[in-house]
Amino acid sequence: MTSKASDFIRDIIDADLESGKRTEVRTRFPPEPNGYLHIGHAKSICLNFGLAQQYGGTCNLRFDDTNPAKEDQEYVDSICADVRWLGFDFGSEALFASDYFEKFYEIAVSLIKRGKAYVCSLNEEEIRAYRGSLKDAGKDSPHRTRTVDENLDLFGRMRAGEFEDGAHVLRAKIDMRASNMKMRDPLLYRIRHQPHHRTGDTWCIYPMYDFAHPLEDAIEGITHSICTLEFENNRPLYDWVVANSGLSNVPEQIEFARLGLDYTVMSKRKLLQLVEQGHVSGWDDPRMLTISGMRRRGYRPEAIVRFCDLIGVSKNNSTVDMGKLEYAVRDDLNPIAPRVMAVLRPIRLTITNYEEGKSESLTVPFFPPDIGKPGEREVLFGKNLYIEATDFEEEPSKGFRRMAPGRWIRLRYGYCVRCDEAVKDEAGNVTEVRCTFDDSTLGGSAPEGEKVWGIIHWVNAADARSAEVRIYDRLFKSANPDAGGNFLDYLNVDSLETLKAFVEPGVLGEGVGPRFQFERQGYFIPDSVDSRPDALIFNRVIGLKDSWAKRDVEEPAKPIEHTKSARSVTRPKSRSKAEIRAAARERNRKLAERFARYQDVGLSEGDADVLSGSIAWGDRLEALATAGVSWELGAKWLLNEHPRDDDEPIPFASEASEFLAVIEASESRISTAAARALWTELAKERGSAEERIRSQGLEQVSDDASIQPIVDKVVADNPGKVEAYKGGKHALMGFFVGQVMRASQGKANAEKVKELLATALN
RNA sequence: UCGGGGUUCGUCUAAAGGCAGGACAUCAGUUUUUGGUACUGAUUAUAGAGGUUCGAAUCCUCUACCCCGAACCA
Repeated sequence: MTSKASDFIRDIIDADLESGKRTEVRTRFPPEPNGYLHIGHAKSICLNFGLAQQYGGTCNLRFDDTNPAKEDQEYVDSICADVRWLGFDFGSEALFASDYFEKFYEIAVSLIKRGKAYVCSLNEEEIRAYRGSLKDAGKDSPHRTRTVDENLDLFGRMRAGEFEDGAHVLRAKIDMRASNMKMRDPLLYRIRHQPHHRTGDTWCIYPMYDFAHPLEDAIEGITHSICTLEFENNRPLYDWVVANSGLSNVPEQIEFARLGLDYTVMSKRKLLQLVEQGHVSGWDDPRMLTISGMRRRGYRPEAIVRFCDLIGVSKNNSTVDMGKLEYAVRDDLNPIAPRVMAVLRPIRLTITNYEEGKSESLTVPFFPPDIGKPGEREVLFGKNLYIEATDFEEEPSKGFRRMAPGRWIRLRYGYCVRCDEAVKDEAGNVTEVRCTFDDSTLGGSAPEGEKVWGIIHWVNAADARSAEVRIYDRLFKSANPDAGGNFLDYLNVDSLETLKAFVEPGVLGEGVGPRFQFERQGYFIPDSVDSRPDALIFNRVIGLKDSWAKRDVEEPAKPIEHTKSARSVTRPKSRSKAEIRAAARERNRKLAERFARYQDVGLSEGDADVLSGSIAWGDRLEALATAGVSWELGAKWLLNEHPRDDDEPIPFASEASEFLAVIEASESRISTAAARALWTELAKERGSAEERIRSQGLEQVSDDASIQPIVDKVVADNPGKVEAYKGGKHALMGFFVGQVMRASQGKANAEKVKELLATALN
């Protein structure tokens, strides 16, 4: 069940394990019980529980129940059931943030005592106003300077219920001028006189997510706290809370991209709206991509897990093709669903030359040979059958390989019949086809000298069971219903089609099902809510791929239109780096002077711009120049190689100038790669370049005698590649060079290697 | 005083600075008593412009575009 594929999160974990930063992996899936789980949660569940399985760790199911106003036991129950149904084990029971409320409170008190939190009595609008905006710094709350005793007293009374909702809040004392607004004295506790679904009336103050979540993770010994991208801004606060909590475990928050799927909506709010406004029959409507909806629709958990496997994990903002989900579902069902016949849009087929009242029992397999599974059932064949209306065309269109007047076709597993005549109702619809059969064709042979146009399925009228069949289509017509305007405008009004069908009695057999493939149509399952033995109702799980039906229906897949969110339209545009540098020069005459001077000494305007854009960059260059390095050389190395996080420009100059002298003295002394690595190393650790080249054996080897054997070996080891190269795939030169470089531990002179390789390969 | 992320085939996702690979979708073909499955093949991508390098999707610079952040929601 666990994927072998890696992703950036697994890379981080591998590194953590390798470096000894972690010795185990503990994750958690932390839903708020305020809605039903959907396919997007499934991705997170598969990730978190999958990680635990893969690394032999644990994964907690923990409810983030810190907001009593929105939460409910109904959701807790459904979430637990859904996680279990997906096949993941969270131990004997789920955990709850509300179980830690007392601990949270203690930590809050401790924060107050250490002057790291205070009670703020501004009202909601005032708090917002004091917080500033994206472009403007906030300002300190007037209550920020309250004494510890005062804060303790107020906070105690908040808990005791002395105040109305909204009268006070507890805030962390961080920095109202932080450019990350999450750090502008975030709220930790608010007053809510509201019973909680688990703690009842015990509390009237509740912790905020940003306070509670990191503490929950720390308390539970979580190592990797995986959440979605929109929490990236919260990470510094997460780290602050953990660091100031006094808790010893320090979990690491890692963010990945939430799942986006075309032709659907994923937000809980919109899902709730669909349910409440009756656009669907409930959270478990088979058209909903909730876990419960997919379960009722007939998806198996295996298919969902497989899908999550297929889509991978990354930080890219992405929208997955619905076809991928459909593929996963079909691929899961194909090998396990027994085949039966059902006619969804029936018309009569009468075999005029078949004896009245006669019937033959045919033994037919549940699975086609390629599936290779045992099992068979009896199917009755008779004079009066039903076939699919869509399997007959009076005037067959081009490429139509089914029944038409005068054509022979085979009734699946039965005889071949020729259509003689179509009977229509007053409206002109074909209601019956009258045929002649050939009694020599049962085993598989064609009628003497005739072409058999195709094979169609059928059911015997005498013992057919009628059933309602529900055909589901995607809920939205638009690939991106979130695009703009009201998502409900994009609802697909034809997403549910109800059919009166006939199915063969085989579906009632013991020990088969519940999922079937109705041959040539799709996978079906009795509806778990509405179907009864005497009134069968089938859901279509998913249709078969149908390259005939889609020949002209399918609209050309148009790319998803991404429209800007309302927020991003109004979001202020920030200055570019270039603008910031220009502004810096305007403020600082010294920088302006450098900009002009650097261009005078021959640097390009672009290089001069960057190097005069901040004090640190210019100082580095000046120091290098003072140490005797040419402006151009200094600029080149500084710009291309210098670590961006270095904030000590001056002391590096002597190392750098020595380094540059050494490598300039003999161009082929060390390889470019080694030189680059060495520069970075010196920038960080200082030291003599000459000494390091010696001690680390970085000297480049350029003599044929040393390189030729390696070249020969690489060529000999890769005969296939050599052939491909000789065949014209010259891109493989990179592969060969890479191999030789690796074999020589990066010390071979690459130009030399290329030369020798070229000779060897031609 | 704005800050933080992101951009590789139509879609999703890989590639120690060294073969741009896989999956889905699409299109062909083979097999098939399912217009299914399976198999084979094909098409198609490094946002743009500069720079560093023997060699850049990967490092540097600039530009463009997308997403997130100003709930007493999570």
